[in-house]
Amino acid sequence: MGNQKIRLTVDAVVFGYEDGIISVLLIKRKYEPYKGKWAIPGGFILENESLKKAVERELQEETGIKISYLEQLYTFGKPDRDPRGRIVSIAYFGLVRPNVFSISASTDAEEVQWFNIDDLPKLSFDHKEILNVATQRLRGKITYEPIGFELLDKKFPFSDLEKLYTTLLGRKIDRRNFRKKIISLNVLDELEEKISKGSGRPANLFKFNQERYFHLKEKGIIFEI
Amino acid sequence: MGNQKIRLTVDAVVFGYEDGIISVLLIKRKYEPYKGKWAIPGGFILENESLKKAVERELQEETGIKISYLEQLYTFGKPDRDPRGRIVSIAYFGLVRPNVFSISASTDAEEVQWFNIDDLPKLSFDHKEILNVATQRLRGKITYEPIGFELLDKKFPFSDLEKLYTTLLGRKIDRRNFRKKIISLNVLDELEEKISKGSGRPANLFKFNQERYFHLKEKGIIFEI
DNA sequence: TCAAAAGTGTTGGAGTTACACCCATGA
DNA sequence: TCATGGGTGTAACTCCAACACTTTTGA
Repeated sequence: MGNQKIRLTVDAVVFGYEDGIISVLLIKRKYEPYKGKWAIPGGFILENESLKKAVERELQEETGIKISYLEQLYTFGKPDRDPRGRIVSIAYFGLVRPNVFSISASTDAEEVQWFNIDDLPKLSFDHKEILNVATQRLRGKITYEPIGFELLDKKFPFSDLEKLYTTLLGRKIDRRNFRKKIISLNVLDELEEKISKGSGRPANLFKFNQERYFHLKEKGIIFEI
Repeated sequence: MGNQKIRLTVDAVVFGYEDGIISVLLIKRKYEPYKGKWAIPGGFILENESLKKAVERELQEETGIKISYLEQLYTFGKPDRDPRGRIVSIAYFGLVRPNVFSISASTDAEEVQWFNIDDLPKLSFDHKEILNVATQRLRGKITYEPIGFELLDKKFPFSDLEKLYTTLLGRKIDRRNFRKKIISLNVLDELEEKISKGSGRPANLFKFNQERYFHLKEKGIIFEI
């Protein structure tokens, strides 16, 4: 009892968003099994590090990315999910802002790349299933907590937030009603600055008010768009 | 790499409900560490069983209970959470109906007992924290999915459901409005039978319509009481 | 001056809350 | 007949959805 040969890994599904496209961060595996195939970044947990630390370290080693939000997703443990033996994986869910999209393969990965979630390559292990759970979570999250802070740039025009929701929900939303609802949450600060995107009327920039944003998140919120 | 000395356990927080009281199932530990102390049931995962199977087996071995609902809760992995070394635990969340309250300590437990969640003994390991997460989940669940099927008897008077919600929410709810809302969900079938609880007008019995209940659960629902 | 994106209010309807009295039974 | 819990309807209000034109800029 307790003399197991089970090993433990962490994996991280990291989402990024820019210009109406949601992307996932994948690596091309450097070693067997599934050498040369695409996979979610992750790896074995060291004996004295916490789970979250393990994820952060693996992400750093494999992709060089700096994450702005990380939460535990689900633990996958089917006995045959890994050809190397019994390996249980604790999957995490991460979000990054576009300005930290800069990535670079390193130690354990041959290549790192952002993939549009609607155009993914075949994945290793049971990573397709993990990604499905993560995608569901992402879509689910926006209906019960404000999201955006972790995915958008620090300063952004309102239309970026609107486009993010449109993309995640997969349908059009009414601009006026959406703005009213978001404004009423009282988590945005309107800045003096404007931004011009080539053509059209320049947009005011907003930023999230950290304090009120996290307060709202903690309190929990249910809002339908 | 991958030559770990990390071991894996499962733990289960099992809730029961009867007569306005929410209880948790605890065991008194038979062996060190924390011998003679109360703890959440659980134990080591065998090498060829799935996580869920492991939980079910441990619950059977330690408490003899038959569970009516079981879902994964969260994985706890702080390096120092167990004095025996690095042990990561995958916690599950379970619900049982009152008529299966019959429990019996066996192999690994010296004693099994239901505890009112408002009157708990000191717990072993980080089980207090696990229980907190589970309690939060329990309370959270009732606002975004119908619950009750897994906690109430197969046939029950409407007042039982009402009392369950009152208890979980920790506040009074309007009887008429509550009934209207639940009825409008269309998951209850009214039976011909009545039940008399000693004094007062006898109540009609209801049962959940399995099909519509699970359909609603899958679809996801947000309803405020 | 035209094209492109940003910004802005009002109204009708649906759904929710608030609220109090009668009913059926056992003692 | 009284005490106990069960069962029911309506009116006011709040919140949400639907809907289209004006403003500001760059080309």
